Amino acid sequence: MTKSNHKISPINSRSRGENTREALIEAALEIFGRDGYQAASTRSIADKAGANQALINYHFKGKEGLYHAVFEYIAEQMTQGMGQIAEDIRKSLETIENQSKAEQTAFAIASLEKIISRLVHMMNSNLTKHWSTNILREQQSPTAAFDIMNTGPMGRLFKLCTRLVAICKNIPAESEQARMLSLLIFGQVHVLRACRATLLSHMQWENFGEEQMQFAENLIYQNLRAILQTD
Amino acid sequence: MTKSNHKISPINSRSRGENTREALIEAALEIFGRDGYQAASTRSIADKAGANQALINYHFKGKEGLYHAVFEYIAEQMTQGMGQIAEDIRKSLETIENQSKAEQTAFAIASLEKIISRLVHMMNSNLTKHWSTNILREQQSPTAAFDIMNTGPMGRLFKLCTRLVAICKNIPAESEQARMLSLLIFGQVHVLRACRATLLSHMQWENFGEEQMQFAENLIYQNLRAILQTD
DNA sequence: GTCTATAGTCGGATAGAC
DNA sequence: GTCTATCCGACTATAGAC
Repeated sequence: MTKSNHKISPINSRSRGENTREALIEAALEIFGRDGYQAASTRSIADKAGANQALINYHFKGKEGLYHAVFEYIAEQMTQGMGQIAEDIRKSLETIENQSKAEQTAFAIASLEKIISRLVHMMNSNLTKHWSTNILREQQSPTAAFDIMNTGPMGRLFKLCTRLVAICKNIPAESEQARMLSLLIFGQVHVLRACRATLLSHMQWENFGEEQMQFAENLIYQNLRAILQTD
Repeated sequence: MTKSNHKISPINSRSRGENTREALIEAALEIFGRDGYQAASTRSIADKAGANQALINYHFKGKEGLYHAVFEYIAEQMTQGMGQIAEDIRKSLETIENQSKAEQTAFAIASLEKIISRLVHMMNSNLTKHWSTNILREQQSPTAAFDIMNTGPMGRLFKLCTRLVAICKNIPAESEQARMLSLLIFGQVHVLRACRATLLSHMQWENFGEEQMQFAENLIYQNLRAILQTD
């Protein structure tokens, strides 16, 4: 089979260039995640993508451009990963405004559980395996790449959680208490991914699969109810 | 002042070599933490330490040896940082065995609060500023360096917390529930350091100083009591 | 758009004088 | 123990053919 520079048939919605571009981004996501920005070599990324090293400069203007493209990709996937969940909750919030406090609280807790469940699964799926390391690195010393996510889906999700927490605790959604509480709740989910080595060692687990995830999730639900119950 | 290879006077407890060694470790802690293992150059480490680059090979057999020395240093400092707190709690645990459940629970919660307070402050002090990034990196893909801490002070502290949690919840200290709960509680402390960029952005804070620390700490205490109360 | 080849830079390690 | 000087490998980016 000989190589050709002709455009592929219109049956394929994507041009050859777009395929290469995406292959490079997915390879970069993995290699940047595994090795860090500096340790990752454009050679190894191109190899994994099955593309030529020089194409990184052609498509992304350089290593840094590719790095930013990776975070735009993550932000996109993050939005898709949360699916309709966040949107549905936002809509429902408007319709339950004139319900009783107890009903609103019940809805808020159920919504938080849905978000937590999705987060736990997202943060441990194979698809997102390499997000965490990339994001964690940016948390420590944020570059322009961090803003791409933070002003995007991540920030919006945090605002939503804060509103839900505020409903349960009967405090304003703008209060520092509501904000910090949503962060602390997220911390319980976050530790499962960020401290994976400690988790496995401390729990004496071989891996963190569906069963282990469910176990952790249920305990987080219990904690959530304990923390948010108004008394 | 001319350089000399003679041993310095016995009034100084340390030889010239030991001073160089420690300067290199402290510089390496910072540079490895900031740049990651690979991105950190032995040249920049030597520069910051005010030492010659070739001395890294002389003292540590190479870059990797220096990296391991850094984690031994962290483990040492970690033990010192917890001070007598952990030891005191372990001792007291033996003497309160025949007290009432309520008294034991009160002691366990007070102890956990002491540990949490110390952890929050340790994880945010200038002295330990560079630990986190080094440790977080090892959590994602553990090398031999991770074992140095995990089998040391970190593992012991987790076991202690698990015992305290088990007392409150009236469950065996070997149960997965007690282990996971102590991990989830730690997650609330951990998120304050590991998600620093998100924390600042979400809270709309400029920095995370003593005042902010106290605010977060108090909320963690409240959550702790809510989570561990037996009903 | 994709390729090969290479220029230019930097980092880890070592040899050997002091 | 500490220094200078240097070797050699690996990396990013670019030039230019196809």
